[in-house]
Amino acid sequence: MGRQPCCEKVGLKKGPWTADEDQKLVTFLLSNGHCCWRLVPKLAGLLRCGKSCRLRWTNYLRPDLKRGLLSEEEEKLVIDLHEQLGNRWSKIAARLPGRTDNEIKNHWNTHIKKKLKKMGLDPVTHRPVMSLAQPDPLKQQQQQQEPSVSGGTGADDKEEEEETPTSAQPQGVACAASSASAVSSSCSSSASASAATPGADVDWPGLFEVDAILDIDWAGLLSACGDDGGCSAIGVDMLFDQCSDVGFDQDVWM
DNA sequence: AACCTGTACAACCGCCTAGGA
DNA sequence: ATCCTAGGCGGTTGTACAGGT
Repeated sequence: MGRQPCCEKVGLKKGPWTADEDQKLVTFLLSNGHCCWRLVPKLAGLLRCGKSCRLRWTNYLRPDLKRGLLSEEEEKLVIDLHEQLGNRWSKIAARLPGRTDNEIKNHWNTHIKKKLKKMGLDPVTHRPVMSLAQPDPLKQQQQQQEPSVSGGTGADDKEEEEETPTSAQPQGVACAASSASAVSSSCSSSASASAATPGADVDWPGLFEVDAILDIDWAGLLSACGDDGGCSAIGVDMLFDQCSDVGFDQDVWM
């Protein structure tokens, strides 16, 4: 039996994205938006799975993304939100404009966890670690029985041995910090730290605001595409024609 | 200079959920 | 009410790079 793959994986490319692929995806999405991720790779002329395209876009190519390390304020906010929400990275990311769940998750695992440990705090419970003293069994039991702030979804299952959010916090970070991140959607990604992959070195044209990403002519594209794999017949040139409608300059990418 | 180890982060995988047929 | 599909989420893995020996 087994699950059906999200898309037919035969002949699909995996691994790091090339600058060329990034360009194709960005060009396509900026001019057409995304109606259905499964069709995006076909229409954009990419040998990728739709899921992969979505991930690449949301985690890396979106023009409203901030790049670079999290600021101190953002970090504090993440810690605070993690205390309240647990490993609900998407919820946490929603409170930090321009940041992605993946980015925050990575930052948490590589930086914040260590920082908290250095501070003598358990990164899971946010409580001081009592490594020397024997934990009081009674207290432990009480802690485990404390109601979890975050409902009872999958994340909690795993965290039952590691997470018991409480309100007693050493860092005393105020949620008000979130106001510091009232970033407009026109936040330029090029203004922030340079990115690791080639595609991110691209300077975004000024018009790139998230709101500008509209479904410009999906009906047309879809009808041109038909039901089957004929989608790949749509050339990039056609897409660039679409792009010019929204003021997108092909030369930026070529 | 070459090799080894640790770190950071991009990308993938599998599961869950919402929404439509 | 049930099934199916697409999108979304969180955990994990893979890989490139930096620093140390």
